[in-house]
Amino acid sequence: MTKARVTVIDIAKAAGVSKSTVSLVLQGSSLVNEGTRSKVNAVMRELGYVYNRGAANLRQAGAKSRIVGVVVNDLTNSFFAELAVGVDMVVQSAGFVQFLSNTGESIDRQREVVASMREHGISGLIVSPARATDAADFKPLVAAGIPVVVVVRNLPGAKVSSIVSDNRAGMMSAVRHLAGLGHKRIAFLGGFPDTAVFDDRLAGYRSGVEAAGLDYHEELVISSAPSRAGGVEAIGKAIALARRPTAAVCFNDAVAFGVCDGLRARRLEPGVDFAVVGFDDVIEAQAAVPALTTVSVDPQGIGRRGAQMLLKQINAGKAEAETVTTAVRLVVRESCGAGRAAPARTGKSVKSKQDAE
Amino acid sequence: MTKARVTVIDIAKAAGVSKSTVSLVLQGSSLVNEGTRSKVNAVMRELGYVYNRGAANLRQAGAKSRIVGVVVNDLTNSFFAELAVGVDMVVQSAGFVQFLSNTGESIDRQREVVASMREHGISGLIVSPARATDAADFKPLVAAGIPVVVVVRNLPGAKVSSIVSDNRAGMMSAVRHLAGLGHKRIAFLGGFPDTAVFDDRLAGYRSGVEAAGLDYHEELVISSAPSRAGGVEAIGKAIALARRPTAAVCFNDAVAFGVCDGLRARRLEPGVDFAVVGFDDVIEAQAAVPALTTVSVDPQGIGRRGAQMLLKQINAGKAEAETVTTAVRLVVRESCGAGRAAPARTGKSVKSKQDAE
DNA sequence: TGACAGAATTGGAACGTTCCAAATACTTAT
DNA sequence: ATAAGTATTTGGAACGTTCCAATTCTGTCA
Repeated sequence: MTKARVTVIDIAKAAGVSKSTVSLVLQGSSLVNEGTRSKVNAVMRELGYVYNRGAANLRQAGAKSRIVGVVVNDLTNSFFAELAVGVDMVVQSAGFVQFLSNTGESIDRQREVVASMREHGISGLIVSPARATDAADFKPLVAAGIPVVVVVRNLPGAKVSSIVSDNRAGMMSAVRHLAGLGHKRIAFLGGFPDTAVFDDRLAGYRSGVEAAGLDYHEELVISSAPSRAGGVEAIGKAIALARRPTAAVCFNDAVAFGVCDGLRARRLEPGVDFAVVGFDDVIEAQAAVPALTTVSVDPQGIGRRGAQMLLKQINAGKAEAETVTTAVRLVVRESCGAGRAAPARTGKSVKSKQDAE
Repeated sequence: MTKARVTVIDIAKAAGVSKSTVSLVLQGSSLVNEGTRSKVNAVMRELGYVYNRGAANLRQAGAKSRIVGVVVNDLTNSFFAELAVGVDMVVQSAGFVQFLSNTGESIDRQREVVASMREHGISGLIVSPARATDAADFKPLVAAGIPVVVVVRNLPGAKVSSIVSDNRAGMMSAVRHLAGLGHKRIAFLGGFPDTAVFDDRLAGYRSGVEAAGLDYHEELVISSAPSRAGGVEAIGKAIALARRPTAAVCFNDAVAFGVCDGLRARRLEPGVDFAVVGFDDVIEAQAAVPALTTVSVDPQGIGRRGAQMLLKQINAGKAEAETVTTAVRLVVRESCGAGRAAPARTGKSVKSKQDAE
């Protein structure tokens, strides 16, 4: 086992050519003679050469490290794991590798990992920002010409590309569906008001309510942590209302599950005594009892699109900030009570590819 | 916005010192005068200097890139997502970054990403190998002095460190528990037979069956994809058996969930009409309905331990191959029917000090 | 004042690649 | 056989850092 690294010079020597030629071979240049090429390749294989991207990258002055950074706020949430997988797919097949880090919603950690990634010379960054991330945090990156794509949560004020799902339309269709089932008082439960996503979903709720010819009541909007526990809390307050709602759209699926828990604790059966609709369509949604009616947003698709967008910008060399919102669709299952109240409308619950494997 | 990179030389010039001094500051050397240090630091901040690890790494001839590679076979499985988070935690706080890739069980892809990581100069690798990985695939890495830690699935024959959970003991305790509840025909469902993990779990099942004084029947072992869909398929076959089983231990939680789905599709209630036990204790296990009785393995803990092991080897410079198997414990919930059938026996899961950390 | 010891600083020379301009090797047409 | 091409090959000179040996700066002591 030779301890020393095999370099391009070693190859050159062994193959009886110059290092420049070897370099040409490495880059698949058409300038080099077929015979030479194969000889060099043979020698490389024989000596167990491994390319040193660091060195190459140094010479090529930035731009093409073939590394993209991926930063997510909660990898244990399967939503984001899926997203990372989507990114990895396209990034990998484009010959890049992904640097993935998890911030766990900590802005400090986010700052650290982004800095670290920068030191390593990433050629682009995909990030689902931690809560309360300052848009200015990514300023230096774009100033340095490193494309940034923000996903899932947008960052108002930052001049970067972003992909978010159509929160507004999603919420609207959820409300429309419930109204169509005859519900008059529909609550909006869960979520922290200090996020852009919350604003969008709330706006969608409001539009939906008004479009259905109902009145928008402030008291029916009850925020809470976007978690199962938060859902329990929110439904508690909703039930305590003088004029209690008969249905609710929830900030996300976690909240929706909590709402179901809370209902059962009060001897109310979700989907029967009270209609519940979630948002995200996490994997558990279809297996839960009752199966959750929810707005489906394909995280892996977002990952793929984000990666494509990023690669495009990397290749273009110029970062044209563009914003796309991906379509979502309501998946009607049981928790909204559609099954019994209005059998018609049931829209084909989607076949889930996730379980296919 | 200067387009050109700010280098150590620019800093030197601006601070009126030599590049060597700047380098010293960068490394926190005690040789440099306090005044100089702070001036240099100030200038660095002012000019927006970013350290170029590639260049540094080039000079420092290998060894210390501060990158660890993490390769998992299925990131969409929250088990592995958790594992990656565990790795990230310790790796990050040690000042490393993680290169994470997903192979999706493809050996080719695995080969690609490992090669790519090597080119990027990782200083160590943590891998949960894709099915049917050849132990020889990692030979070149260790020959080059790059520590490798294999997790979750072991790689017989490879001279690398590994961390696996105690699959045998886990399955045994699951079977013992079911037998204690009075079950006589217990099936083993799911998993691909060509993996070491499968062998271990099956061996544990067999030992458990025999230890309980029951007979081992080949027909009760039904393999399938280790996924939810696979579980549905497997329980279908099990139910079709002439002498149908009354309980099943499953290859993993995904299979177990599938088994529950399949049962319900046949109007059987898991935990009531049929006992189901999983393996892994993924996050969803406790929230599911019915809550899944399963063997808990703490993937995040494995990730952390694996990372620690790797860092130790990286720092030691020498890769002493060691193997540890982490303890597991049965978590009794609802899906096994323990609640009603035989409240007694509920076993005292093995307290594992190893997981204490 | 000179010598001496630290303390602090500094100019190259690497590291392994790519790029450039220039050199050499072949063809083909004259 | 020679000029003009075309196809290949090739020595440096970068890239941004760290390391080494050597230098300059302090102060102290005789």
